Amino acid sequence: MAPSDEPSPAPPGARTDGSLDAAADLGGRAVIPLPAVRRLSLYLRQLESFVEAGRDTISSRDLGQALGMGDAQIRKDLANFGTFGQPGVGYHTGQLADQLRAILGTDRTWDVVLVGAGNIGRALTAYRRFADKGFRLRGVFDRNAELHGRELGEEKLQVQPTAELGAFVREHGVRLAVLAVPASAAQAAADLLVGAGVRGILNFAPVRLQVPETVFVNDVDLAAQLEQLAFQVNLGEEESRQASSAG
Amino acid sequence: MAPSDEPSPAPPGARTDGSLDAAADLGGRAVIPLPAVRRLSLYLRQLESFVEAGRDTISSRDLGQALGMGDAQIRKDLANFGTFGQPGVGYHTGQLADQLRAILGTDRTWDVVLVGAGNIGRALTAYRRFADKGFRLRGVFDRNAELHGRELGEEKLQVQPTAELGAFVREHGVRLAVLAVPASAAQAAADLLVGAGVRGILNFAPVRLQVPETVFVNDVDLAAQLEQLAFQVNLGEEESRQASSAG
DNA sequence: TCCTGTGAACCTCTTCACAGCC
DNA sequence: GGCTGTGAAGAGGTTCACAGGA
Repeated sequence: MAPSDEPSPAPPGARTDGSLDAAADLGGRAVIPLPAVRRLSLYLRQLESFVEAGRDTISSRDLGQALGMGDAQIRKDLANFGTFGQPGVGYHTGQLADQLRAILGTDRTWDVVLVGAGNIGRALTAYRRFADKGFRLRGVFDRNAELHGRELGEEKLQVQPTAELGAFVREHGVRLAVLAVPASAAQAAADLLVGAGVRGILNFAPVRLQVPETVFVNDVDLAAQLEQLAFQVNLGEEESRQASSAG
Repeated sequence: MAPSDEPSPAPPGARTDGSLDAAADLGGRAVIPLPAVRRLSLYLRQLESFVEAGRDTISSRDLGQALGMGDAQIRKDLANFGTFGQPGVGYHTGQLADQLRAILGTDRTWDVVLVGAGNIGRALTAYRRFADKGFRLRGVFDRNAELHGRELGEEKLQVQPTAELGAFVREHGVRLAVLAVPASAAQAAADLLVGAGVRGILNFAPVRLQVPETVFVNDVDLAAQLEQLAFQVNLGEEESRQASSAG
């Protein structure tokens, strides 16, 4: 017995890296590939740009071309959620955009709290695209007393002490949080958030957060992203070195 | 022949989403799965933390446990690049960290330019982890004249006009860039960068950049990441609603 | 005994190709 | 003719399970 420190290596629905299976209930039970969900945001973005350009309908081929991907991919992805297109016509841009927003849940507004008012945190309070996409920053928290009371962002939110984080989240029923604190403080902050009912965390700290499997974490590691680029550039240059020397 | 607007749908080595094949020359020709490369950064991060904690060796199992993933995954990933471990012992933390840095190319310093000194750009000039990982910010550019001459970051870099971007990149042989400009200005900036010899772009603008296949782009779309979370939280709540009503 | 490296099985996601509809 | 939705084929990546080394 005592299975407490023997967590099953792959609990159902766990997200180790890129393999979360999100069970959906759209007209039955379905399992939606995570990559497909990620691309949904991409499709929505592009559709919005087409709507703005005054375009009324679009085929999966054209949409794919704009995004640098195949048309079958798009149709398959959409098929996970229903049928949206018209044979011979394509998709109605505005309508599909609406439907994607409904699927993603961004057809209504989500309250968000920000933990950490350092460089990145402050930048995010001024980030317009969050608001554009239906996310509303409702509270900013930091443990640094010097920042308390300082007003940030368009809504002039006052930075509050972390001690008040839990109560605030509970009171406002906040379910999404952005975590932009140093690595050493991240897990404690995450525990607070989760304890108060937060269900999704956008995590900028370079740590793997331990959370219950009902809570979702999206990691953003900018340094790692630069590392990826460095690797690829390196590789490309080695290749061309070889090509020119062994040519 | 004016093939300009007919890009082959899947040029070899293209990254439509998650399917870049990076050819490597490590003891022959090899193709390394992109997901494996992404995880390399993760391993390195964790190893550094173990090194700091004074740990000398580590098994793939323990490393996996710390990262919430399977041990076979780690061994397979590493096997793409060589053999690093000792049966019965595991991996030497510091040594493997060094080797991963060498693979990623971050065993030496990379010069980086930043384009766009808005909220995000300014936050990045103060982002310590870039420097920690071997990236050195050498120039900051913005088209907004009001910002020119303003000093940013620890190195007090003066914001320069975008007109000087190309010359600067060429002169210093810069190969990596961070692009943090509005969507409408992103492609033009990318063209400048690519024209001047940049080989990798960390792109914060919500646009699919058109670049030659010798140039690598990593997109960071924070709003999309929040959308993902919203979707998953939504789904989870629908499920529990059903569970409680149909229980 | 503990642990790595690796072929083989397995599985998920992508691409193909076409029936059916506008 | 153009385009969607989808079964089937095909890649690509992950997990298993074990031979072999420390």
